[in-house]
Amino acid sequence: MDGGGDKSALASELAQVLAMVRELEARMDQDPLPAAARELCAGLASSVDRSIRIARSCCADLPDGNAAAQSKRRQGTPCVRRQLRAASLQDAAALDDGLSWRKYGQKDILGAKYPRAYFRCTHRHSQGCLATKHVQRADGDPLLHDVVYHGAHTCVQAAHPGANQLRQELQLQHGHSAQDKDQGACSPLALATGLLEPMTPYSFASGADFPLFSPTGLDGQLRSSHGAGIGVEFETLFEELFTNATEPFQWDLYAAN
DNA sequence: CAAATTTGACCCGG
DNA sequence: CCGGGTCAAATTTG
Repeated sequence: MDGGGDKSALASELAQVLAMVRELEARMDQDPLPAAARELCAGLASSVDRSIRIARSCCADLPDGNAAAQSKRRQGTPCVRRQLRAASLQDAAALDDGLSWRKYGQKDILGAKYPRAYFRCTHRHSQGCLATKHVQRADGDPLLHDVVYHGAHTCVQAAHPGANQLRQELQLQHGHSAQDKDQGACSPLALATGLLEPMTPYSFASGADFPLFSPTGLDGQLRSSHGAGIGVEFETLFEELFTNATEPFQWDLYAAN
């Protein structure tokens, strides 16, 4: 909580929200509801979510499930955190990254409204693949899902198209030749990002070498085979990266949309 | 019948 | 002791 949030961050985040709401309001009158409006909604959702986090991180008395997870970091396990937002309610259940996961547990998280589900790679035993992911609905927006991946997929699975991109993203971590580690537990990764001020919602790392996209390109990204469009927006990257220059294995990627 | 999910118990670090 | 993460037996699903 040292870095995290302060009131000015919260204030500017909220100001941002307000601005977006106003703009959205204006666009609502237009006949063809522009894609930009949809985009604004996405921006709003993530901004609100961020605001909540900030508020929680600076007010100890507020319950917080997510911030707890945020401040907690596992050693030696690369982890990618991102927020996925299903395009619609019915797609929420279909959040599918194309990889095959098997649920192995579910827990109620302190202060969080919804339980967190735990998945491991289906081929853990057959191929010793240690990839894991946790999924939790963000309280507040039923369409927003907090997905945390850790471990890299070392298995070869018959993946459909969408999977490959994700695989690449997740494995992109080993910056140079490092595939030799059998455990796959951690892959040295290139810090693929520029750091952003927590309160500059729409700025993106100019030098981001991530195969992601621009905030405005909500469209052709990570598309599940179910036809659900899942936009991922590369967004905020917090304190830890600064304070942890000594630990190249540790990164928290924060993406939302 | 095999594979996946559910769910409470168990484990472990803080 | 508490809370998050995992295990594994029972149950469901295909």
